[in-house]
Amino acid sequence: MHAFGRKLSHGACLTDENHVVLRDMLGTVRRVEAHSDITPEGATPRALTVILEGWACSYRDLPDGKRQITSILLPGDLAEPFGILPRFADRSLAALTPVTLALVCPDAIRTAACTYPGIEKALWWDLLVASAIERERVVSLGRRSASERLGHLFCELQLRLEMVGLADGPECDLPLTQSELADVLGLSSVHVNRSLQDLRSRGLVSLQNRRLTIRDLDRLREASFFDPAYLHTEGATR
Amino acid sequence: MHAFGRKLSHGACLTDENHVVLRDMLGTVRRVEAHSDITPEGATPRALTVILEGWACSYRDLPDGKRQITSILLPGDLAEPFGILPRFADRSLAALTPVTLALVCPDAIRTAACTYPGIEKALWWDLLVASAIERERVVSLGRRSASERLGHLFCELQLRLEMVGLADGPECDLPLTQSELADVLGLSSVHVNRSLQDLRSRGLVSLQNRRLTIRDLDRLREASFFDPAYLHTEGATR
DNA sequence: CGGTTGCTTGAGATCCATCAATAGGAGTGG
DNA sequence: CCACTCCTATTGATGGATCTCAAGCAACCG
Repeated sequence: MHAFGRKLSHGACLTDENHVVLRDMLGTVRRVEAHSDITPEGATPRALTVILEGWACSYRDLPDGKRQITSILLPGDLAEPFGILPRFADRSLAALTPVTLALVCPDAIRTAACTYPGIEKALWWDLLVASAIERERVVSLGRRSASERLGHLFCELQLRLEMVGLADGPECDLPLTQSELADVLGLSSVHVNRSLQDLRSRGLVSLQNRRLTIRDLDRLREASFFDPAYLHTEGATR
Repeated sequence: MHAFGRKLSHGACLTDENHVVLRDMLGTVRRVEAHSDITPEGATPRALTVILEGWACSYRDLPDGKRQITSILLPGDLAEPFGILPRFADRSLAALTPVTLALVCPDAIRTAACTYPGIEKALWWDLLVASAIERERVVSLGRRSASERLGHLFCELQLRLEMVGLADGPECDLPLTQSELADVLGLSSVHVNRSLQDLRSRGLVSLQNRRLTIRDLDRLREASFFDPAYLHTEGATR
């Protein structure tokens, strides 16, 4: 099964027919190289984007050269709300690794939603989760220390990957450089490095070769004020 | 006309009939005192909330006593996405001033959306704007200095108020205390005070008696990296 | 009036950014 | 297999932005 269906099945009980409809909905499939732009800011979007494989992100470049990554997109994620297309993109979309994505026509998705209540419910659930993740990012950036932000992000990514079958228990891929992590967390890359050493030295995580291992999930969650409830799943891996 | 209809009319061309439908959709109307909770975190929501008058906010209290306001709600704003109710509230809702709000049943709103394409389009537009505002907050918290954050917030609020007819040109109400501003911007109230003095001393704004006056809109927008495009309107007041 | 709340100011501490240098891999071409 | 380059990770030193603590002041209110 593709990641999109797997993700949505957390939000509603989907029948086999639902899954077929979801698969058939996907339009053009594109492959994008690592570190290349998918949609530039200001472009007029023609379709919705679903990530099928690989990691992507949406970000904003600021006039003074800084950059803020506003969301990390994993397999199964929709890059924007499913209802309508914005008149122009107010953020850029880029691949962090090689990415496979599908373009979906909003009309197709809305038709499917109107026809199959399970699909509609799942899509709305997905939208609520995406907005909860973004809200949680606001809380992190506003009120959490560097180490807490980093730990919280690790917890979030591990759980999101687990939801689409891409985590191996407490272990998962984490293909971001420290400088990219910095752009997610609103920090400098130097300070990400030091925060990471802090988490490592406390025995909470290890990270090498683009692979994250959470050594003590309970303590990491506690230290980072991570409450899995906001992702509206069961919190998995205990 | 009530603020909800006025706000939505920026997102689509609404007929008189549409406006009547929107008005009739509003269910129970409640009045809430300033500084009291509307919905506590964790509660099971029974209906969507529309702000009709006054200022409200959604926020998260953290275990260490800190607080982060995740969004400011003005007249006409929906407190959550219109499609479905979440299983539980993952943030609290509070009144910042005396507030009049209406509860709306999601079924009523969805029926209206299915029947009237203009209403559907307007509701989706509203959702896109809300998510753009939240994304912009992430950018502010992650990458902008204290004075920039404050100036950016002033620009945002002035423009949002203007959209619902509540700004008097470059002047508008701003009923938040400095400590509440701090909780929006991820700063301490002391530093909000100093940043405000910075903006004042540069002749950009004045703020007294809960009233904000933007003295030089162009320069404030430039100094705060504020680009009105993300609100998907015409940028108003030039 | 006295109490409360919000604003303002000063001083010192802390967190994090910046700058700069070094070290470790991965790939590349010879 | 070696020399070279590039990119990322790491470390140290310094400075700046912001926080915390603490005190004083003004406005409002019963």
